[in-house]
Amino acid sequence: MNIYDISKAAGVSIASVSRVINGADNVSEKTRKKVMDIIDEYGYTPNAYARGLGRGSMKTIGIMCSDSSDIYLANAIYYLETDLRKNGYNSILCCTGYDLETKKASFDLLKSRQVDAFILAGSKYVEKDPADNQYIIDGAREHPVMMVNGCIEADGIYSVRSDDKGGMKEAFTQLHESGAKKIIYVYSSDSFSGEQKIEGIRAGAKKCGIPEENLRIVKGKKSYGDIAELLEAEYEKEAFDSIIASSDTSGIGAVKFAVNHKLRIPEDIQIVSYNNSKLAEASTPELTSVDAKLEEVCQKTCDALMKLLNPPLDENGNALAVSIPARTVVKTKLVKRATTRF
Amino acid sequence: MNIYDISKAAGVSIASVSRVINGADNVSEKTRKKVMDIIDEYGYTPNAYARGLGRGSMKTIGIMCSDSSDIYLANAIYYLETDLRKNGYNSILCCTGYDLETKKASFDLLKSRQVDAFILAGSKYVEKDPADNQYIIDGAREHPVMMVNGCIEADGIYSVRSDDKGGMKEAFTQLHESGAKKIIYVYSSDSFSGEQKIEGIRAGAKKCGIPEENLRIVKGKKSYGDIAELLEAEYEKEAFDSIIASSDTSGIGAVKFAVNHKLRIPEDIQIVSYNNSKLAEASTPELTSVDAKLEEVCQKTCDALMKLLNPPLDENGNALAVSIPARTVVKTKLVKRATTRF
DNA sequence: ACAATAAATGTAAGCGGTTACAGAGAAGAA
DNA sequence: TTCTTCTCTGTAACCGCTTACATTTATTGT
Repeated sequence: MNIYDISKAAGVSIASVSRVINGADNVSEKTRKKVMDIIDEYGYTPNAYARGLGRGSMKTIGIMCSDSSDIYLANAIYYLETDLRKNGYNSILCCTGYDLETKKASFDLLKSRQVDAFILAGSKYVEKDPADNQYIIDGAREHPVMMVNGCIEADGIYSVRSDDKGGMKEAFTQLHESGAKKIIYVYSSDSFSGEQKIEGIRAGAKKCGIPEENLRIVKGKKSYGDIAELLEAEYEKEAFDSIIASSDTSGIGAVKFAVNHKLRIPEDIQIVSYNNSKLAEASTPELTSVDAKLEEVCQKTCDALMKLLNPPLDENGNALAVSIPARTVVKTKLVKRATTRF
Repeated sequence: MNIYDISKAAGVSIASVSRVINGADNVSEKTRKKVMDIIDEYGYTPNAYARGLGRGSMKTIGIMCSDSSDIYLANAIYYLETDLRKNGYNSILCCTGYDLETKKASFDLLKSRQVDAFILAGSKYVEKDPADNQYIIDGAREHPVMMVNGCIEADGIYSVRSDDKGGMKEAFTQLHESGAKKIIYVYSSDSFSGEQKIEGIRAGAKKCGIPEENLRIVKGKKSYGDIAELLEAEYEKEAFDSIIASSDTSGIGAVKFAVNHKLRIPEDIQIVSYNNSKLAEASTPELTSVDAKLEEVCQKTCDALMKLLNPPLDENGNALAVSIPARTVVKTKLVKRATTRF
């Protein structure tokens, strides 16, 4: 069932059918009705590829993420997909894993799908070796690239992220003000935002007058159990009275450590985690967590993208140049729950 | 940069370029090299739409799910997407929400994208009113529809799901054998698998010789807090000594109720949840949970789909008819942790 | 009633590939 | 050398749509 079949059945030209399905205003009511009746009768759905070929845009955004089952990314995908669809855009999702070659392959695949833009969700897309980011920089010459919580400096690459540095600084400061003397920071992944968070911890320490050498920053693996064990080992070395975790997942590991160790929360030990995902509330006791404002980040990402992709037109119908900020930083918010005394 | 540009630059015809990029074997080494060199130099990526138009299949599967941020669905999406991509297929994701009209619109959208098949992830796609499933049944006449944890009886619709009934029956039985006298079942969503689970509870009760009227089955909202409150209210009415929850989310609500109420887990109250997602381990204490074997379910879904889409060929190159089971049921496994005495 | 103008419709040329088919060249056989 | 056969390459039609432009039909004013 294609446009020819419909045009034949309706007794009009394919151009008229095209006009009807695209809601053009220069079609007579009679024609529109004839065509719509036939379409309803046969249940015709226009072929999006042919459409895209014909008009040069598929109204499709390519979303890359490392692992859609990660709760943070799962939320991001949901917000992005929903928001884009509201704007008439579809999304193609690629879960790339963490391997550079797979990421590149996915990027190519999305290119072949003629996506109008890329969204790289999560900060895993900034490689330590700048040369490894080249494929993104090259891609950005053809299509806008939006980085959610990542940041690469290049033309056509836009970044919207939460203020991880500020968020961590606030967490540290609050903890310190509530009487914490010995704070340990646990994290589990190196990435762009991972670095920002550490900077935030450092900034907090500085503000609180805590010397660099007294700062304890430890790296563990991703699972609850591993984080709990790591903290156990660290506690053996030297006790601490507060834990800041780089994610809610790590925060839960911290809770498990405290419970195993029979430390009372928050009397003996305070815990602050990051992201304020559903996990923070799932924990018992519920985690005090820095809300990374993911929904807002995603929404601003879409807004900016829509502006880029659908620039306002001048009186002659020419696209006006739009300028959107290369970086947008969204303020975080500390959400107080049961694992802290403040 | 299109196939004409490449053919011009390489000094060959577009047919030769096409052959090279498709790995045809009837191209001379010389030609292949010329073309590949040009492609590498200019970084050409074939337009997938034009390709799909030309050959009638886009090697794309449409995945529908209600809400990708749901931890269960997020995992399903990850497994499906990864598995499909391994088989050379891409996926387009639609988060449809729970509204029938949106679901239909998404289905149409995927049709317009010429997907080779549909995967409906999650059991929300089976409506109570059979007439409302018609759009799926109609769609299945053109393309295979795989339902992950749902089941509609019709040609072209295949279902792979976990044995929710059996899983719940086992949970009930085990709880009963470990001394539970008063078991309450909490759930939070009506759906195909929701019904299966209740049937399982009933079957368990029957097996244990518990009369229908002593069965307590209550429905709550989705959030941890709501489930906890609901249980609180029920406990006021009449105490119970065990909780079975329809999901890990509800299980966490149950834990919160128990902790708030100062009931010791598992001495005073036992809890079994369902899915065995990361949430089960995130809980403190960790939840005993029925593993729904989601990964296996997804993998079997992809396997079946690949068989359907790429049937074996006979000596004349004609597709042989393949028959795959209309329903596949995957056995669940009770994973014992800290919220039960067994 | 008729020209001038506006509105509706149709024609045909792309969009970027695939592929059946024909044609050219090279290699082998007689 | 000439005819066959086989391998490689190119031409052109097609996939299903959009859209600029040409053409037809309807509307308006005088």
